[in-house]
Amino acid sequence: MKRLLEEKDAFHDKCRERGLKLTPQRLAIYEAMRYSKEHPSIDMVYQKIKKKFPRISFDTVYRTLITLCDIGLVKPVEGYGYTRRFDPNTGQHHHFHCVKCQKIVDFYDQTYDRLTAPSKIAPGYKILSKKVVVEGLCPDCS
Amino acid sequence: MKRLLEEKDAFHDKCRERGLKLTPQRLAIYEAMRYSKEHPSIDMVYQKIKKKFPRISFDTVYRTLITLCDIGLVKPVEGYGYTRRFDPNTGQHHHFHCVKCQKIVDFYDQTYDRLTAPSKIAPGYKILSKKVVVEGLCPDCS
DNA sequence: TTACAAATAAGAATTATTACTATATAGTTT
DNA sequence: AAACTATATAGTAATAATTCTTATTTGTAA
Ligand SMILES: [Mn+2]
Ligand SMILES: [Mn+2]
Ligand SMILES: [Zn+2]
Ligand SMILES: [Zn+2]
Repeated sequence: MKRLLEEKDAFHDKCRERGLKLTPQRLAIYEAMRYSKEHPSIDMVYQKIKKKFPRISFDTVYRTLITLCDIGLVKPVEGYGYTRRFDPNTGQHHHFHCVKCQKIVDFYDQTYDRLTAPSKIAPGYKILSKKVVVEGLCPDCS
Repeated sequence: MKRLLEEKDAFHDKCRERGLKLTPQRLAIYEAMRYSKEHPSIDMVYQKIKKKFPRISFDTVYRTLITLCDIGLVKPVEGYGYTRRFDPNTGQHHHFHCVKCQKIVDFYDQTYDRLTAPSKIAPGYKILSKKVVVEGLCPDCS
């Protein structure tokens, strides 16, 4: 109980600090995310919130999740949300992705090639690929 | 000239080997990909091909790119083509992605945390994030 | 309490992906 | 060379994901 109140206050403060209004929708979306372990999509959050706020709009969930990213309370899962791309280079290499112009640039790095399976992945998981995702700005965009 | 002929033959052989017909559309799509460095999306390939084959359908490009992946001549760029997901865990960690049920599982690995910037990325690139994404099958799916 | 900038709901528009089906054709058989 | 047939294609529709528009409501500061 006490924790929930403190948390609400912390969220309140964070919003004030950024000049954002503390709306019931925002609080509900933040709380739906807060202890979530499932890395939900926009629609997953929308479906969940709708149970308590039947009139909430998808767009509000959409905008609010982006707002929460902007203020650093949640993060977009890296490597998701981009359209499918194809590569004729089937050899071992890695990619740099420019988050502004969406350019994908090949690079070669032996350290990355040699990465071993993560030690903390529990048995039972079958690993098919292992990839370093490097995101940032290309020279044209920075 | 000689190279182009050999290449066409190599593609021809690969198709025969897999029982696939060598259609002009397939060849055009393969050739559009072959020396491409831009990691094109389906639509980028479609727009390019349309200049030579004004009547080609988007669906043909779509299916053919998947076919080329199946026979190993191109690869989908890993980590693209999934819907956007969000994460309340803003600390340093990594993700396992189940390619079957789309579950995303956190894991922690100091070796991965310590990865340095790729040495082969030219100066001028501004790196914003660097993260290892492991894909495979979770215990429920394997 | 009032004023007003910011946020919301509702729905439309846009873009991305996948599915369907009648027709055409590559590769084979005659 | 002509006929056959399984596969591939064009054209289009359906579905899913993302982003935008607008009228209305609401949180906050004065
Ligand atoms: Mn590449
Ligand atoms: Mn996570
Ligand atoms: Zn760029
Ligand atoms: Zn799974």
